[in-house]
Amino acid sequence: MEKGNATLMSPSEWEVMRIIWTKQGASSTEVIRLMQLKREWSESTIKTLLGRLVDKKMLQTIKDGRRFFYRPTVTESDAMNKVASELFDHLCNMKKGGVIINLLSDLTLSRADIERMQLLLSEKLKTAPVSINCDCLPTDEDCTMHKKSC
Amino acid sequence: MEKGNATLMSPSEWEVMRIIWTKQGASSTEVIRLMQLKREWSESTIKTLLGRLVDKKMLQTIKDGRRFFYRPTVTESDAMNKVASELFDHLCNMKKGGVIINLLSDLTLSRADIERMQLLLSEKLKTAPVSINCDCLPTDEDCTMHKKSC
DNA sequence: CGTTTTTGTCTACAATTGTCAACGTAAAGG
DNA sequence: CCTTTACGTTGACAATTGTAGACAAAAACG
Repeated sequence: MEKGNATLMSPSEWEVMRIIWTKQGASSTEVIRLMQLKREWSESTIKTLLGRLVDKKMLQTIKDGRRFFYRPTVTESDAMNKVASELFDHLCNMKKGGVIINLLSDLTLSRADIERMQLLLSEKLKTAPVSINCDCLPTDEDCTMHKKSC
Repeated sequence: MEKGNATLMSPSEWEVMRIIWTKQGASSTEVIRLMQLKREWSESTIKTLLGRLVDKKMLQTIKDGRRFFYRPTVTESDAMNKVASELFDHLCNMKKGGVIINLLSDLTLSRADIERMQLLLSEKLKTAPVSINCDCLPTDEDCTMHKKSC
């Protein structure tokens, strides 16, 4: 267990990271205290998660007396962009646009973000294709129906 | 194992679903054949995944003689929207916009999708706040720095 | 200095996931 | 009708994840 090859963060680990990202580093005590305001996790559980995050090299420890100060090795934005991109990599190409539209419609965005998106989109529109191909099947065989159904 | 309470799809299971969604249902033989064009999975592995998907009620079986025809119980779009929303639910509110911008910039979108987004965004802009609050910490304590750093 | 508290490490255990092989039975072919 | 093939079901096993108790060493407190 925990034998070396760093994997991705699990959902619980992610929760811990959010706190540390927000505080830009924290001691275990602090993480435990803040975490327990949101989740009913035992101290032990949170300590395990911290340990695993260190194993996975998502956290770096800085010794401060006998305790550690935990500091993220990746920025929150980078991590978020990465998981989001990975998720999208496994979605049908044809439908990614729809998923984003769905996300957008449920989201409250700042003016600045909206304006940035608008700029990006009008740039993209200039070279945008009329339609996108599906990439769910390895070959193009049998894809006729799919194109229709997508 | 597989003791009843249907969970979400695992990544491997998702791959299988993509094929079935695209074909709008398929026999195991067909899934196995198509899957093996993409992944080096044994027949057995794919059969296990099909079984688990049935356990999780993501697939419904229709008996066709001795064999089964597997049919999705959820649409691909619904499933995609759901995982994407779930992912976003665990991201810092303040930064969701940035993540979408990042996704958008790597994506090839159809004209139609872009136009739909543009419409949506200009609607949203009308009531958009200047800034979004962070929701990473349970209380507002200690959040001052965060607001700045987000 | 001895006791209590902190805090990191180890161990544990059930559930989930990735991967398969083996088995039994129905179907298909000869 | 008998053999081969196809296909669903079981069992299996290692790795990951969720969850937490126990322990040890250092610190703080009195």
